[in-house]
Amino acid sequence: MPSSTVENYLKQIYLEQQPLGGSDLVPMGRLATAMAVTPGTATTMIKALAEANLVTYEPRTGVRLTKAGEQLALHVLRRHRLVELFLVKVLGLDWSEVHDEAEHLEHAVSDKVLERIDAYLGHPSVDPHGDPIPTSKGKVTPQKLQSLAECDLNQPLRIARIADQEPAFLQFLHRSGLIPGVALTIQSRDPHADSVLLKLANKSPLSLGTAAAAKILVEPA
Amino acid sequence: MPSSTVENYLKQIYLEQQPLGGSDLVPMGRLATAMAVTPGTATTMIKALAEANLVTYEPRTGVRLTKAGEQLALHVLRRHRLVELFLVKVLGLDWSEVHDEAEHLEHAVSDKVLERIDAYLGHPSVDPHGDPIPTSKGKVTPQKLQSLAECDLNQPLRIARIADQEPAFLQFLHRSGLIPGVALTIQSRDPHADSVLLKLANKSPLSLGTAAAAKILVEPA
DNA sequence: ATACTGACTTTGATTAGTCAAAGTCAAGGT
DNA sequence: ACCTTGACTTTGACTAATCAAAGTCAGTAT
Repeated sequence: MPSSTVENYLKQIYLEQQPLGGSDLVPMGRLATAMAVTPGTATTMIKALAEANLVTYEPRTGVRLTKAGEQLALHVLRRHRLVELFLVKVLGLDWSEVHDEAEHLEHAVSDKVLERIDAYLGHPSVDPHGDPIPTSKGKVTPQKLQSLAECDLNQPLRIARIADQEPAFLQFLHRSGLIPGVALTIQSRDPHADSVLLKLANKSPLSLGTAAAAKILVEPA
Repeated sequence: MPSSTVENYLKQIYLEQQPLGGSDLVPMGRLATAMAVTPGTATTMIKALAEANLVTYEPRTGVRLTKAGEQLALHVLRRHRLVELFLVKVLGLDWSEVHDEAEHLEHAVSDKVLERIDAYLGHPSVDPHGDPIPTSKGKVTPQKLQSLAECDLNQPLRIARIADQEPAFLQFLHRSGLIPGVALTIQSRDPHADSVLLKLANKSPLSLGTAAAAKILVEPA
């Protein structure tokens, strides 16, 4: 069995690999920062993972998951996201605090318990943040979502996913009513002011910076 | 925060200390066996725990929890037993398999999640095996139970607790209907044959060896 | 071309937890 | 009293994961 450290590295490589457009190399510096370790530590670890055929490693260039590494990463992600949803739906924890809890529990939950949780929740497809939950076979249905920073104006939209786990940011979104499932339209976008003006039903217009808007993913309503 | 290894040592010392009648010294050999480590490993660990004032250590004699060590042990035990009950009651896992699951989860559950579980279960006082659940303040209400190997004949009794976690043994008990809450009487006891003859309502008499009978704790019905 | 810079790798050391094997102690038998 | 035995402790070594600091490389700027 892989240690929880190994699981965390694989998960992180997967997460870093996604926004880079699929199967690109993740630079070591980026990984080291994400894992909050010194670059040397990441190098050592990655060499070990390469030895175990979980990643391919090109020195001074970066790292990429192998098929085996990706399957393991997706399994960890499945545990993480099912646990998050379980904590919210069953134990009533707050949206904003479950990420850190799940960070620990994802390494302690057995397959047996995980499948019970999955069944109890009715085989859900997304977690409380809208992140897709991989299947037990390691498949993720690709979402084709746009962020509020890039999609068209005046179209009926629905929030599908929040691409950030910061408790403070999530709490702000909750206070503002910007949670997955909510309908809205973009009234205007001002590149100079670096801001987006939103309109939610029964609410006064709300202005968001581009950086924040980019973390809110939507689909046509 | 104590590592899960430290938590396991403290929990084990507590469990070994109980049958020895309260606050006796636990011999190092016994502890090493229970922890499945070599004697030298246990010695090293215990010296570190003594340094941290979690145990008092008398070389070549044994080890005993301090107040601080006992509080920590009870906190771990609370997590373990609440998790066990949660797995049985909510996720429908089998009585016999939850011990090993809880062994991992007890180190990953935060106080916040634990108290939610406690509330969800209605602040229970015993786990699925009848083991008492310490309060969040680290108090255990002492049970005054007798085992089937020692209590009176022909008295109406009720099973209160099973003092063993072996899955195979627990599965046998389940098949035989010997689970906490069940009423029975002892028909006879034969010291030479090393056996006890039980009578459950609506069942034919059942014979048990003394070693097994000693693990079944009962109270007057 | 040469040197600078920033990103990455190597090296040496540290901590937690462990084992194997050698050493030590205390208790009991002769 | 002495020796044996079994229980415990000490020692030396190992693995996983980490950091600090020194070393190296590749690309950019002069």
